[in-house]
Amino acid sequence: MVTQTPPSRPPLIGLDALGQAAECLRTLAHPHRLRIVQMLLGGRYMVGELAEACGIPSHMASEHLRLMQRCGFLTAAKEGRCTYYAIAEPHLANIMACIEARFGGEPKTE
Amino acid sequence: MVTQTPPSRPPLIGLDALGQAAECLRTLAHPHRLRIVQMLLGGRYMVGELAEACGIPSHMASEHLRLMQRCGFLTAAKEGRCTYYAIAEPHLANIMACIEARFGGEPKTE
DNA sequence: TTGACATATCGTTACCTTCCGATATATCAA
DNA sequence: TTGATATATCGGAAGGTAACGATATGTCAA
Repeated sequence: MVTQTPPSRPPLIGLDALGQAAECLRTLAHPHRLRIVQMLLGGRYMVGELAEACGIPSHMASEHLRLMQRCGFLTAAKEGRCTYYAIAEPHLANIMACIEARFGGEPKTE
Repeated sequence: MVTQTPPSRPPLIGLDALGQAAECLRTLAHPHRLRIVQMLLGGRYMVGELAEACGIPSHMASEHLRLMQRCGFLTAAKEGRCTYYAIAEPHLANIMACIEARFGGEPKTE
């Protein structure tokens, strides 16, 4: 009934940039990786701490961390025999805020 | 050197809610589906229009739309032999704003 | 009715991701 | 040195997803 065609048509992002965005979203789209990002937004942690918080063996946490490091999400700093990871992509805070707004409201009643 | 443990530890989302979030992110993590969401944020469109904008056959657009409808992202309204889709999840606008802030700045120079 | 059109669904194939055990590397302590 | 610890990497098995052609359903016009 309503013919749309808004006054100032917002320039859509090119499909190639959307492909990059999709790749980043796929990297983020895993419960353990979301938990890791959520923790790292509060400070830096080493692999074992993140693994324990997710309830997974540390070699799997290491793989998740490597994936996110490749995407430019995280940085790694080796200290002794530990490796500390930290957030490298500031936009992650915004996206996690969106996710928390949508899924973090009620812990049980959904 | 710095012991973190911030003063008011922000309550982390449960792993089950993060699983739901991951599922939604995976649904969104596809270039054609991102394009569809981006278009629908500017108004409602029928399957054929969305398919043409993505450069895909309409039966594939239909499948993408079904996936996003299942997630609660979209609603469908049948009118005659056309089906109009529209945004149902308001948080999509926020997430797309994050994506446009990160990937939509420069169309070519990345 | 027939035929064209718009969407939706089905079945298959190819690929990608996840998970796991095993193993490798590097560091520290004794 | 030896042994324990902390990460990282490799190879394979299992499951999931995307793309495609073929087909089905429903609507409109003549």
